[in-house]
Parts: sequence; structure tokens; C-alpha cells
Amino acid sequence: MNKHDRRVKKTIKALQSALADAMLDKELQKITVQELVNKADIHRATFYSHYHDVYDLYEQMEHDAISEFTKFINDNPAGHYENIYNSIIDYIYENPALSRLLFFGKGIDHKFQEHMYDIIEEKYLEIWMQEENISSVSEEMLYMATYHIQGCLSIISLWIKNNFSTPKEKIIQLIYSIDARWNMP
Amino acid sequence: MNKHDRRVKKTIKALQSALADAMLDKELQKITVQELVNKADIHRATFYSHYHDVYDLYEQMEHDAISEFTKFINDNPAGHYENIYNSIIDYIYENPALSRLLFFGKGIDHKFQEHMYDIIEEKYLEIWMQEENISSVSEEMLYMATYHIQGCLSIISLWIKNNFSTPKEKIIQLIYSIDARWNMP
DNA sequence: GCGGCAGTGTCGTTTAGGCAACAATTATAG
DNA sequence: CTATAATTGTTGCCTAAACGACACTGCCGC
Repeated sequence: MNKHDRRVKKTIKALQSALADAMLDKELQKITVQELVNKADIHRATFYSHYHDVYDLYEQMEHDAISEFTKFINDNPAGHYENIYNSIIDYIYENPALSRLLFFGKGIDHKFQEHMYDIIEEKYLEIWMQEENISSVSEEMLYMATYHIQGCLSIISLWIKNNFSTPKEKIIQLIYSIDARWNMP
Repeated sequence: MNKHDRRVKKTIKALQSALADAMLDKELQKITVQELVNKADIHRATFYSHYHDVYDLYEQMEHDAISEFTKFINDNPAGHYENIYNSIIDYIYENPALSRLLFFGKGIDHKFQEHMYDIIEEKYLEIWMQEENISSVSEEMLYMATYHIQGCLSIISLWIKNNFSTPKEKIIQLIYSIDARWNMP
């Protein structure tokens, strides 16, 4: 299967949306293949040509999302850490169903958020060390990082919870304005 | 081409959405096939296997929509005319892009709305004549029909203009409550 | 218990969509 | 004016998705 084929991309996305939707009000265990293909409007056989079962679909979803986020964050060209959130917010906005699932899905160990945090923190420290031309970070810096990252993530989390009713631009602006109010260590 | 094939339905819908989207800020004349297939994320050759050009797509869209509405209205089982709006609102909600186009698209003679009005009025009169067991309608009734139909259509129109920010149920409730406040002739 | 109903995997066949390449026709800019 | 970029139709080949059918499992109500 060529994963760059439009048809493949579309069915994958349709199935992911269907699962994300289903998981908002149902445990992963209780979701059937039938149900998913109905929602996604694809043939059942097509499902099996991509995934072994519902769990398989979920695992690939989570894995893909983490890869995507990691890529976005590491590809960050300018190296300004505000841009990290720009990429993240864009991706979330383009994949609302997936995001809702990863942040609020039922019956999941929410290690995804920890993963997310780790990736971002790593980038923060990398940028800081580069900017300040130092080889290690102080304990104070780590606390600052936690404070700021978790704060921003909770803003994004709330945004998703509110079904993106706040305009994307406003969220970005918000995070930027918080940054501006900061005196970097 | 079997128009009941899922793939066909999906590409048709994707192209319709793309055109509807494009027409909101561009004249029909200025829209290219290229642009549409990019938006719809389908191959250009696929476009030509369905339509001759952009105008062809538009005409079929309008025609299909009118057919759909007519069908909904005439299939109305109970014969209660409030249900007409139920069907219409459902359809609009399921086809937001198409609806925006038909109500607010640029560079179109908005004969669609007149068409819509005619279909609804016909149904109204049919129901009334049946209920009252009469063979013709009074002039007064025609005025009442105009008043009520155009009023309801303008509510729906505003709803679309507001990007469906008002919940669907509330719109239906609104129209029902208006009905309840009426003393039928 | 058993009949029916929903879901599961799998298979062979058909078909719509994807793709790349083509010549031909318009823009659009330098 | 000319080049060069973009859009247009069209083609042949390939493949993923659709479809219907199959036997099989598990579950629920009578």
C-alpha cells in the first residue's frame, strides 16, 4: 500500500475521525469495526486491509500523532520556541477529532500528554542553551520550563475542550502575549 | 458510473464543497478546475470523468439540490407543514457548503430561492385544501402563505449566514413556536 | 435449548480514482 | 513581443476501494 496515495490518506483519516468520535462517549473495548466503517463510510473489507482490529487502529493513531508533533517541533526553523506552539496549534486545528481523542479520549492511559510535554521541554532547553551559550540548564530554568509549558498546554487543552470556539488566531496571540510579558532567565 | 458507489458520492460531495467554498469569495467565471481539484483533494482527471467544466458542476449542483428539496417536501408523510422545515433544515445542516452557495453564492441569479418558495407554497396549499376539504384557496390564504413562508425562509437564511452558530434544534423550535402562535384561517 | 441477530474475518471480482505524460491553449510577466 | 508559467482536456496503465458472499462466532430473548 502506497501511503501517499490520496485514497489511502482519505480512508485513514476517515477511520481516525470515526474512532476519535466514537471514543468520546464510549470505551475503546466497546467499539466495533462495523460501527467505525459505518461512521467513516467505507467498506468493512477496506478496514481490514489497513488494520488488524480496533486496537491496532488506535495504536497507529497515537503513534502517528506523536511522530507528527515531534517532527513539527524539531523542524522548527527559526529556533524561536513560540513557533513550537504555532505548529502544534495548526496541526491540532487541522485534526480536531484526533486531538480531542488524544486529549480527552475515554479509557486511555493519557501518556500522550506526558510525551508531548517531554518533546517540548527538550526543545526549550535546547534553544535556551543555544541562546545563552551554556552547556547545562539550572534547576530554576527547569521550573520555569514546567510552569510555562504546562500553562500553554492547558490553554490548548481548554481550547480543544471548548470545541475550538475561540478563533485559532486568538489562541496563538494569547500565547505570544504571555511570552512577551516574560523576562527570560 | 454508478452514482450509488461510495467513491462517486464522496468525490461529488468533495467537488461540490470545493466549488461552494470558492464561490463565496470569487465569481464563478474566475474559478479554475485546477483550483477545485486542489481544494477537493482529487485528481484532475477524476473531475473530467464527472463534469465537462466548472459551469457543468455548478448546474448539476443547483439541479440536484432543488430535486432533493422537492423530494423531501413531497415525501412528507404526516402532511403537517411544519415538518417541511424539519426536512429542509436537516438537509441544509448536512450540506452547509452547498447551502451557503445556493443562498449567498456570488455571480448567480438567485432563482433558487424563488424555486424553493414555489415548492413550499404548493405544499402549503395542498395541505390546507386537504385539511379544510376545499377545492380552491382564498386570496387571503395566499397572503398568509407568503407571509409565513418568506418569514421562515428568512430565518433559515439568517441561520446559514451566521454559519450555523445557532443550534439546529433551536431553529426548529423557533419555527414551531411561531406556528403555535398562529390561528390558521 | 434454539432461533435470530450483530459482528467478524476473508475472498474473488469489478470499478472508480490515482497517476504521469501528453499536446494544446491561454494568461502573465520581463 | 516573447518566454515562461499555468491551465486545459485526454489517454493508458495500475491499484485501492467497493461490493457481495461466505462461514464463523457470540449474544440475547423467547
